[in-house]
Amino acid sequence: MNIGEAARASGVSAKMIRYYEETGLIRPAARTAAGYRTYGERDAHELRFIRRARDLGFPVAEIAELLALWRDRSRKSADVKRLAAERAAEFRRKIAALEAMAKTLEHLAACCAGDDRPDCPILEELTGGNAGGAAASPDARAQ
Amino acid sequence: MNIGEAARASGVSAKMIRYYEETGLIRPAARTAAGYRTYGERDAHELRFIRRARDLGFPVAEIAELLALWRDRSRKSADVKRLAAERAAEFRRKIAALEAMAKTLEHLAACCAGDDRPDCPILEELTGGNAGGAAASPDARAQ
DNA sequence: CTTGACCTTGCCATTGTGGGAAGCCCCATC
DNA sequence: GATGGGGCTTCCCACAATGGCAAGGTCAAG
Repeated sequence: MNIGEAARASGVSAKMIRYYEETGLIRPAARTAAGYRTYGERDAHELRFIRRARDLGFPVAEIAELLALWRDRSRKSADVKRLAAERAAEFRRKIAALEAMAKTLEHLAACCAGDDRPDCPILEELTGGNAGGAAASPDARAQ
Repeated sequence: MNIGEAARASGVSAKMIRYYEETGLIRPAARTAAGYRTYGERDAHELRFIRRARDLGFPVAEIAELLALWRDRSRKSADVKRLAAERAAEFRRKIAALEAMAKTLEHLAACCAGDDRPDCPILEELTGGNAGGAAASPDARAQ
């Protein structure tokens, strides 16, 4: 399998496959005489695994842990469970922060006349007041 | 006010103040003969505004819009309201995606025995199955 | 043999933030 | 007046993860 085929088979872009190789997430692929990377079914499988884990929001660093556990036939399921639970908890925290921000913004939007006049409670809040009490903590900025 | 004082007064780090200046979000500060940036109360105010908007999750590009509206005495409150509503809607979308991911992970964790044995439904799901039907769309990766 | 699709590497950009180095400046204290 | 510490300046590097582009080599079909 070429890198392009592996990309189509796994849903990971060729660019990302090279990146994952470069950063050590996956092992360097075998090469043809001409220098082309070649992949087998097992590699495609691993890439698909990575893709799914990314879709579930695992950061690459954690996927490395998951991959190690995956490769280790004698792993303890508890280790995997812990990672999944931690990730889920982190999502819950993020969700709560985003929820607070959304509520604040919706509150501000609701208070705003939304007409042609210049007075706008949104800007007034932003200017100096406490932003609705729902403003997130300093490090909770999303995006 | 020095840049350090302005930073303390606004909650925006000196580093970020320079960055905002460099990228045109704020106007270049006046300088002393020695090249030190100086800030007035108005500048600190503006920085505080930026800080709050960041805390509410506005990307910098949008803060530029908000700032322009803020500076414009004849703005229409509707314009501001629209921005707030759009941002809130975006948060709602993000929340939904994260919610789906959290649910999937919690489901997987719940199915996992979490003991010393190697069989783990989490890894099996990641390997090939449909990841719980709650997996987010390709571009919904958080973080 | 040509052509087009594919591969290679390498560099740049993104977003927002932090870290650090090298060098200059200001103020207080001795 | 000298000296020291802390603050300021600029510039470069780094992160995470991804996309894009360019120059050049390669493969396979016509």
